[in-house]
Amino acid sequence: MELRLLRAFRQVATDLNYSRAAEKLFVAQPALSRQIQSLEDAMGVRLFDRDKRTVRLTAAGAYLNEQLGSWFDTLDHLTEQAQRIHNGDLGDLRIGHPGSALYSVLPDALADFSRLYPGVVTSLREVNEVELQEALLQQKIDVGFVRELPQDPRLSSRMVLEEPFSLVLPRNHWLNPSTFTSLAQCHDEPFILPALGKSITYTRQLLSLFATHGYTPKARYESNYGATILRLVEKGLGLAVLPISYQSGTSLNLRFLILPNSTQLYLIWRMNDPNPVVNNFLAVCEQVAADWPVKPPELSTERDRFSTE
Amino acid sequence: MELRLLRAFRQVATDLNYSRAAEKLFVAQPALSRQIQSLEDAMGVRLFDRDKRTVRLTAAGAYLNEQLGSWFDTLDHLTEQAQRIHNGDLGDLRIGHPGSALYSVLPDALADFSRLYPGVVTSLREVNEVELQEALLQQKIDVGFVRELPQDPRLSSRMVLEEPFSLVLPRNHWLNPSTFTSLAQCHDEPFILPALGKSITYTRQLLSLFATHGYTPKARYESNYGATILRLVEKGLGLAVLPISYQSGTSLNLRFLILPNSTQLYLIWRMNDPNPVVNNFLAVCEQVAADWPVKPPELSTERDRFSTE
DNA sequence: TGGATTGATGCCGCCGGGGCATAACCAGTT
DNA sequence: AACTGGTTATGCCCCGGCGGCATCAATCCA
Repeated sequence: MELRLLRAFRQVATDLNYSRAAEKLFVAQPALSRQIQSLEDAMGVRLFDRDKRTVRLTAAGAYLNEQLGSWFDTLDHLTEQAQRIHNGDLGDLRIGHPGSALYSVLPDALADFSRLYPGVVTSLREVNEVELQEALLQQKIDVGFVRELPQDPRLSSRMVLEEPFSLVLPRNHWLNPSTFTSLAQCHDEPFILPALGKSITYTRQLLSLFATHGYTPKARYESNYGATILRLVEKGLGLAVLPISYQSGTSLNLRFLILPNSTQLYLIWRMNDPNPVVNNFLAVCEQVAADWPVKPPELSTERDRFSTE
Repeated sequence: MELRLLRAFRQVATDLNYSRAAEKLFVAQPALSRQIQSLEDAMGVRLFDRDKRTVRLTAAGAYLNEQLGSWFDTLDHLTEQAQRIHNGDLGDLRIGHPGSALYSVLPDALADFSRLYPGVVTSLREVNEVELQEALLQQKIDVGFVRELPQDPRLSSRMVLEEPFSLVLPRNHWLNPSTFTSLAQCHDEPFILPALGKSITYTRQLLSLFATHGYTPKARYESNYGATILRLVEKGLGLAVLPISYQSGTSLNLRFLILPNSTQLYLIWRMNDPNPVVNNFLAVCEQVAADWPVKPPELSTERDRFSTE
């Protein structure tokens, strides 16, 4: 049983005339005759009543003709859907991200992506930076945002965003845009630091900020969750150094002071992931990152000035 | 796109190993490789991720694999159904019949038929004898019961039942089993006769009964519907001559007196009807007719004697 | 009755699909 | 490191199934 025969059957069933059906099928009439014969033979069912002159469907043939219509339609539908999945227009995408990503490119990327690929259902999962790489390798997420370059050779990465660090402090703190000059002024201030471990690049980046001013900060609390850190700072429990993107979206009584050093946000994914949705998401992120304000300091100081008024 | 390729795809998708899948498909491994390649080419979709060592489904391939299962199942279902229709196990049958058939073989035939072919939906239609042949030719019914041999060459027929005529009269009529000898006694009685027209065989059969006794009956009323005739006889409006099968099922104040002449019940249908259900119904009717009491008179007189008590 | 049109059949050529051998590659194992 | 067993892909060749051509048998129409 082959589709060739079923298609031939349908054409004959609609035309009820071998010669004309043969034309439309681009074969000669004898070939069509034999196709129908072999189909009837394969199914064990007589499909046409033909007496040298007229062709008409048998009851079984009529039934088959009706049913085959939708059957072929579903095949077409299947191939279409498969093509959509192949192109990444359809599918699933699980994104792991630290909380900080929600304040930078992630919302814009999500907006663009869902507009370009409305058939993709994306699920967000807030993952601690240290767990994210593991979750990726365990197939629990498909892409992730991290501030840490992955070491694992099974992962690929791309830098999405480079932004300055900022010193975060309560609004009523004695340091403010007019009095602030450098981090050296915070030598005696307590800090809230990430709990990532000293081996992580991000931690080392952070600590080197202080090292250039000749001291290591006093850590009063540790946390890897930005929202938590901001809350602690707001309550006056210490200062923090965070990427500037945390500033947007917080209407708290906080002040962000730009620091000269910067940090990176990376997008990471499994190398050669067969899911085409991943590539599409990467492309969208790249686009969004390219459109992102190239020199965040200007815009950030604008915002800072505005929030100071 | 051919089913060959899709079947090959499914096998590879389940085994995730070309060599083993090729064995099960009874082809060599290179052939299978090319089948998958040409399928991917035809669909424009990469279905497997294969790197010389391992084979795994892409997202599109996984989707296709899931969906194709039920798709192939529906094809199997379609062929099965078509075969059932071909065998006449499934389908429709429209039976036309005069009222009298409901008192003879038809109920038994229906019972046997619906037991043997539970998938066939049969619809009954009570049709006047004169209209029945026309209804058959107009495709309004598929088989019919008549007491009249059809002349049309497009129709086939078979005798189902031969049974005696009977004289039908009210219970209180002066004629009864002990006084009745022959139809000659009814020379002056009014009769209710069929309105079929003189050219019809059945009418001529009926009239010849009287002709052998040297007279033509006085027709007071005419009707082609058995139930009507019986009602008129019951009310004393005249006598009637009907096939004996009308006796069963009537609990009226009627008496049936067997006559020496007999009439036939025929089954008619369109010659070479492609609907296999028709043939099956014909076979069942033949069987029922064969089992029918060969000499109805004995049984009928039994019944008559019983009803006389 | 002869021409036209229908589907079926005999015959033959061809090319697409399959088999064989082999390549290229990879993961353990010795 | 070299070997070994196993993976899929590729080159080459051959064969059988499928289609085309010519024809037949039957039917319809003029």
